[in-house]
Amino acid sequence: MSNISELIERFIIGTMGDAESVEISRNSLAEHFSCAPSQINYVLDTRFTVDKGFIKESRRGGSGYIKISRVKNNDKNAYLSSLVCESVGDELTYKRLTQILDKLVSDEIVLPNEKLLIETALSDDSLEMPFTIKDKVRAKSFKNILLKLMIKN
Amino acid sequence: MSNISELIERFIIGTMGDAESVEISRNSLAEHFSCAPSQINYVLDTRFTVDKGFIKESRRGGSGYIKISRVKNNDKNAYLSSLVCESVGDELTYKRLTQILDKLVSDEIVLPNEKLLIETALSDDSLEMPFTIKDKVRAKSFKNILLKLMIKN
DNA sequence: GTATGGTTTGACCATCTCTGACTATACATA
DNA sequence: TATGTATAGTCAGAGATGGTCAAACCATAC
Repeated sequence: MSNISELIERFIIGTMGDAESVEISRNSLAEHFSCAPSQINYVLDTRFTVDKGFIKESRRGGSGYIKISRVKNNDKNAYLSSLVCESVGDELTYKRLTQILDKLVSDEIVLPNEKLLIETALSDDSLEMPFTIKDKVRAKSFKNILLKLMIKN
Repeated sequence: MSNISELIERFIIGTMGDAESVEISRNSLAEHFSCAPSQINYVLDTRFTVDKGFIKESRRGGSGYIKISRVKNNDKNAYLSSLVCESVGDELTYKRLTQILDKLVSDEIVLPNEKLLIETALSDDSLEMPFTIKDKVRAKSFKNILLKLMIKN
């Protein structure tokens, strides 16, 4: 099977090589593969996800770009990675969040101050919305934070 | 990534160095970068904002000028308080959030790592919901964070 | 051959940059 | 004081990106 999406995926990974990040131009890539620009978004959304260890940033307008970063492979990241997949999942209650953060602080991966700020940002009070959505948003957000912690080293 | 606006921004910051203020001539700068004079205004409006800690003064006519100064804040809590009321308000875009955080970092109220985490927690990607709600949630959450920062001392 | 789910596309949206026409103000000088 | 010159300011619009979403398309399992 070699649909365009896989080709684009391989191309991006190839371009990335051993680097930690790569910058692409959505339109150029689309032109290179003779596909709709939104196809690039599809590939990014389905293959370069947080769960797979990727973080994306982008900017529109003149000289806009899409930057894709990934995490390195080391023990600490493997640990954080397992948290992303197993402990956090698709929903995360506030209580569970604080438990995980306590562990991260005692492991000296997160500073007490940072823990405070994360807890505040993702508290029930901060996330003003229905309960189920809250847990989903908290999960997504916290997974992004864990990813960021992985990239930081 | 090297549009004129960024070059001009860097040029001004470079010219400023460690000084508290710098004076430029709109027309000369425009000529130096071979762009429309109004481009200078665009750069000033988008990059040298109050949220980023800059204040501008200017004068038209013969030997006119534009003076750009950095603001210093002495009373930390008063400053944070004004942020809560004036800069954040009921809705907060991601871009505005990063601008405020940049200022807080340069004022050494927030550490670079903390900025990263807050940005990540409150990114559009983390907050998976319709746009207007996003900005509302981000505002509420960030105001909570600012309050926490006030209490911390 | 039908159902299911991943893939692809296109129409429309959001955002950032850049320009030019027009406006406002300060100064110099007649 | 009146007028011309030298500035800077404003704003609408064009151009250049990337984002979203729903519908069409297609491959596979049953």
